[in-house]
Amino acid sequence: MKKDIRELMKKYTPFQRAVWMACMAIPKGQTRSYGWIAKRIGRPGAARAVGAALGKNPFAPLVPCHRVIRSDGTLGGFSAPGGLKAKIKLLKKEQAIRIPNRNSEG
DNA sequence: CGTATGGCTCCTC
DNA sequence: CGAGGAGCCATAC
Repeated sequence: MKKDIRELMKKYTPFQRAVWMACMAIPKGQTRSYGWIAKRIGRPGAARAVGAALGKNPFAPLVPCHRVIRSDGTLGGFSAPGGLKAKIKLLKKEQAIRIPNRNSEG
């Protein structure tokens, strides 16, 4: 139930809300780039802010922050418990996408 | 409250 | 291909 999310969001900044909203707006089986969200929320220059917000994302399972990747199509980074491995595995397990892992081992 | 620093990045030269 | 800067937000002191 998304209503709970909003209850939590209320404790955070409107910017994060926009970021998470955009993340949740990501269609399953697909991926978006930080710039994509940044642009979507109206900040086509706050790509980092988007990542920072996702990093603080308290809605780990609620917000598919793992579906967010670089604009190149690479993963980039992941501060969540598990690191890139978690992000990679998640995507591979959820959609088995192809990821040119340039950070993690083969 | 104000100042200073860092970040799951993106773009340009 | 490699290196540097930009613009935005959140956090700490």
